[in-house]
Amino acid sequence: MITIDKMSRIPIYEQIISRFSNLIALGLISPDSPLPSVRTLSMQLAINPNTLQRAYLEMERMGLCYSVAGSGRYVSKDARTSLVAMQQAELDKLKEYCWELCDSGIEKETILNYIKESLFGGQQK
Amino acid sequence: MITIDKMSRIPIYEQIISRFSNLIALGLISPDSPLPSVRTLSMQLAINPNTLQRAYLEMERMGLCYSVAGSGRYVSKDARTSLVAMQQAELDKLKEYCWELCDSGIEKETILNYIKESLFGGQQK
Amino acid sequence: MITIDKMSRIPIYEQIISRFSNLIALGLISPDSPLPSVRTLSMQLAINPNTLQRAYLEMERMGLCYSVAGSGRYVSKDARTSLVAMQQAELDKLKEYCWELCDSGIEKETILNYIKESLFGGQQK
Amino acid sequence: MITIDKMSRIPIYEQIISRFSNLIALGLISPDSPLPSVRTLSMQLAINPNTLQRAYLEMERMGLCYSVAGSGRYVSKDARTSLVAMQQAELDKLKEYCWELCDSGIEKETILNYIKESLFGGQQK
DNA sequence: GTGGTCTAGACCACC
DNA sequence: GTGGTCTAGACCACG
Repeated sequence: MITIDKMSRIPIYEQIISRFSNLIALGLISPDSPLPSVRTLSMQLAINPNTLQRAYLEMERMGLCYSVAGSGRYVSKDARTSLVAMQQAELDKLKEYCWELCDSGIEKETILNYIKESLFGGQQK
Repeated sequence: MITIDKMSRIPIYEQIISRFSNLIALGLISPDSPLPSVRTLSMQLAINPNTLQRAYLEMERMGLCYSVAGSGRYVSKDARTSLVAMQQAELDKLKEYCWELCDSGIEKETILNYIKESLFGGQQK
Repeated sequence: MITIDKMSRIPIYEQIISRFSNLIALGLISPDSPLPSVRTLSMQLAINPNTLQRAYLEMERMGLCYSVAGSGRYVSKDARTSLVAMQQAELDKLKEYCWELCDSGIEKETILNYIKESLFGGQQK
Repeated sequence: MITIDKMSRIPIYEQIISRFSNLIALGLISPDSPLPSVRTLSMQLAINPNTLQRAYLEMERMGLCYSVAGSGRYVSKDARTSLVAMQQAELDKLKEYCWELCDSGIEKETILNYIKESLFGGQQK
């Protein structure tokens, strides 16, 4: 269901958050459906339960899920709504990054064309 | 000449390298012109000399500058050439980032249009 | 007759006790009238029978109800009397909470006025 | 500077957050002044560094402080502003609690008078 | 020295 | 079984 890269420089808990965010954004996990328990998933991923717990806590803070003591953890009803706002924030970061490249002397057209080719392989209008 | 943001999550030494790279790329520092000494600049920026030293060493490794014993540190003749290769690396990072956004469920067109508007204010075809 | 919020951070068995206490305090359940059986109510609320059992046992311990083997569980004659003492305990908790707010730097007058307005809508002296 | 109660049912990390919030709210810690390091304070309080780390992370999330890698952790400039908003939330919780007491059959006047006496010892207008 | 992350394993309350 | 909290100790990057 989920895979992580332990060698990555990106913290494991962030990878987990990212993976679940994707699954939710793509509709592969429905609202109110249960998330894997801390114990089982941490064993599956071969990571420490605390690391997963941290990821889940962060996801709760983001409004992506909620926990019911003694029962389990479930996807929030408005998880996708929360993700939309976060995606906008991501786009803003991308915008910032583009401007930094401009400042470092790369032409705007160069940047735009490069992105266009990257995303569409050059065959788009 | 240079400013840094100590509160940023980006390491100070990376910020310094980035600032000097920009100055060089934009032609605001000429080849063979001297860089501020570790001692004076570290005092100006109120940072640890070791941090600045690390930045300068990294810049030497990148081919952006060279040091002359007993004299000082100077911008390399081919510094701008070196920067071109680095800019390509930056573009690759941008590409990576765009793909991450795609994975998280944002439409390619949305990304491209957002960047286009950001860079050109919407007045470009 | 009774509703609970499984998402609440308040334990379910405490919610149940609280709901029944209210019903008794307001006179909506008379002394010696029967309480729903563990089996039926736990099914209605879709909770674990153990959880409801725990709530009932706690209520017996508080003197709110008593169980008759083979018959069922009934509201105590002096349930309302028992509740008066418990209400005092609640008031003490409220008092504690007010003092905490004071400690965190909120003015006493601010607290009192806020409560006054909340309870009486401002139309009381 | 700070004391905690290990026997309390309130989590240690919440106690720490509460203590620092008070110090900031009362102006006993100025903006941009450094907080004790994780290592030193955790030793002073005889708690695990991770527990304190968690408290500090939470405080960062609240906007009460910020961390500078390799340097230390400092009180935010607008920490007191952040606290004001949080205090309002606390007052709202108090209001909720008062209404619950009403629902359980306690008279509004009883509640108000009790709070008044608690806060002012009864000698206030 | 600092903060950030992770592991390993424990105890508790709740269901 | 579940989540919530805590301890003990490790490694890393940064300054």
